[in-house]
Amino acid sequence: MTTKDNVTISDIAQKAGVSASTVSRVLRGTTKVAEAKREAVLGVVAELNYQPNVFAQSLASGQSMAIGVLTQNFGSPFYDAIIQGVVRALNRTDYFPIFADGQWQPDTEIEAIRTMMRRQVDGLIVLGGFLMVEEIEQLAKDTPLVMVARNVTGFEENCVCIDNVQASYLATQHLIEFGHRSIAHISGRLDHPDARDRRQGYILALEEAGIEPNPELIIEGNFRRQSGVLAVEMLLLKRIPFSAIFAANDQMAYGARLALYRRGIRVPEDLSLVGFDDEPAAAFMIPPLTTVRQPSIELGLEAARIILARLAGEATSPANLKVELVVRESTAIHR
Amino acid sequence: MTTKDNVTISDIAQKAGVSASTVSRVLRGTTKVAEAKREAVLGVVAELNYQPNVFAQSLASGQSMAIGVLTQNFGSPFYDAIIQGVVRALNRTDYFPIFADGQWQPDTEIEAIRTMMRRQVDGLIVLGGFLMVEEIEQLAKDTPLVMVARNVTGFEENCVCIDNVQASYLATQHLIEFGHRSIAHISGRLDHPDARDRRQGYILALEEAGIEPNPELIIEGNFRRQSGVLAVEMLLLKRIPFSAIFAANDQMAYGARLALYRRGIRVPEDLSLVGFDDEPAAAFMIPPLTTVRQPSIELGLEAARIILARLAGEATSPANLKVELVVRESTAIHR
DNA sequence: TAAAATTATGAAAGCGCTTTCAAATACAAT
DNA sequence: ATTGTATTTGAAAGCGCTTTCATAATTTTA
Repeated sequence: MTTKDNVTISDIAQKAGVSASTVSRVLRGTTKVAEAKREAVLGVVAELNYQPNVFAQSLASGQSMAIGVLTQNFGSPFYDAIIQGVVRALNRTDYFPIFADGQWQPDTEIEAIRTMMRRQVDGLIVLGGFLMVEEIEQLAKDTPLVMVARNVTGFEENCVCIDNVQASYLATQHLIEFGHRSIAHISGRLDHPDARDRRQGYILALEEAGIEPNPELIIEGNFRRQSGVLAVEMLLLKRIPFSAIFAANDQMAYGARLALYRRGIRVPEDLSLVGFDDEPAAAFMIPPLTTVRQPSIELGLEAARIILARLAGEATSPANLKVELVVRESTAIHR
Repeated sequence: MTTKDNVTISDIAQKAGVSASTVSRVLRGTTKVAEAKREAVLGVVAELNYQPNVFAQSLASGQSMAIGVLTQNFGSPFYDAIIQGVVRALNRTDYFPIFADGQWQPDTEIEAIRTMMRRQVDGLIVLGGFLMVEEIEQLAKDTPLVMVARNVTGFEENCVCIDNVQASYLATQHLIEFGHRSIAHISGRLDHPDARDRRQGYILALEEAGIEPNPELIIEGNFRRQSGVLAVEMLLLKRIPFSAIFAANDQMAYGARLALYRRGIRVPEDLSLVGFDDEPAAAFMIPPLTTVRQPSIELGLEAARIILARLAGEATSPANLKVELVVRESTAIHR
């Protein structure tokens, strides 16, 4: 294991009989160095288990080799999966991710970003969040920035996301194909563009099938499990018959499932339920949840790829990541 | 928002008509500075929106103000909850957490720690993992280290954890009190001490109740959902009757639940199921899962508290965190 | 073989901050 | 007023590295 470093570049230099500059050069590979010296240096480096001081490096070079990743909530399966993707992509790189948690609060988010900027991150990956367009543009001026799971108009080249409208359309269409006509929707927080897009896709599918969307059947949730149970209870209270629910994320679908269980309403026999995200847990819901799969890990990988490209000065556009309906056992043909 | 910093301490000094040293002093509050100069400095700092360069600070002071947090898996609800606790505790501090993911692999873990050490973390919080005692001791020599969710003999003063044996005993006892005599156990990876302790508590409770533990009813899982379904399938294959299952974590309980659902075995009518952890999702299982609550956020808070104390040179011992049985609807009296 | 054109290398100047050291100023005591 | 003590303050020396610049060594060309 590492010992707290105390061996410096000049220790190496001395022991290898070269100058510190040369050591730096062989370590960074910036200039050709005579093979003999090269080997001598490398030898001493290995022998002394030299670990460069990252701060000195960063201070001198002006690069931190750190990528700031702003999540909205450690513990959210969806964001965590994206993070996994980022981590994996950065793994075999010289870059290192540092994380901060915006906690779904604009203030915390700004503060978190500030903290990261203070740590001189070379690039920024922002997962979702509430940053306003001007703030994003301002930030992007200072440092490469890619947004994940959020599409910002005019900033598409740096947004890695899926088509929420289309995904949502897919889910609703599935329900319609199964003969459902009266389909409720539990939306996410409508101050969030994703939530609006998903509602939009739901409405679109309905309209296209010649079904008049009923505003009474749309309940605004907040993307969390508990709001799913509340939503179902409100829906039930209204005494409007419906045979299916489309929840704007899996978490709320779980909540809905629980509320239905409590009322003795069977899924899918009495009511079909569709989620959104396809978190790993969705396949383990009782019954396994039909849902729209977001390629979350891929989103993370892609985000890292883009930012690395920006850092290297290469031009790339985000790949078009496809969503996919995963039909499991929570939906059935409407009798 | 922050602009990439370019305003340095000597800009401040110049504009405020003092020396750089003085600026540093008022910013760090290390020495008394005349009130007039103090205000002048602060004024300019605010005016220019000065952000100290963290690297320069760290290089000069030898402190990084960073706490390394090694998790085993971004996306694991239990570890993520601990992380939340750490984040929250560090939030109003000058310290900043940096994370790495050991991915439940000893090599990755070592590599991750090395990376953090290279970033000169002032302290290390390690969640679970496979670090061996010697490695831990070696590390602890270099930097304050606290282990979370793992108890290392001879290192208790720096271990924040619960009593797994006792917790497990509690869960099993609950089942016994409900009249179950033939209780299966899905353990975690037995190369992990937690898993062994939990199995131990299960056996203890059985023996104390005069029930001979049946090794055939103990299946080794790996803490992941899928291993829960496999375990139930193996159990069923054996054709030994049993009326309850105690899983060593909630994830495996979810898996078990799914396997039972597929076989048409009702929970809790036909079989009682107990988990371990009380992840947020446990309350949303169908039916809501009876489980042992680990105070995960508190574990994180406590870990941060300890490491902060160590950093400040204060002596403290880890608080004794209590587990608690949360009885929900997945367990019933054995008929 | 001498002169010109290339390299490989070391010295030294930072990067932006903290902190020691000593000088300067203020205050107290005689 | 004078000496002594305590406080503020600035100059300067690092922290460990990168990188420019100039020199020394090497190769090429005439």
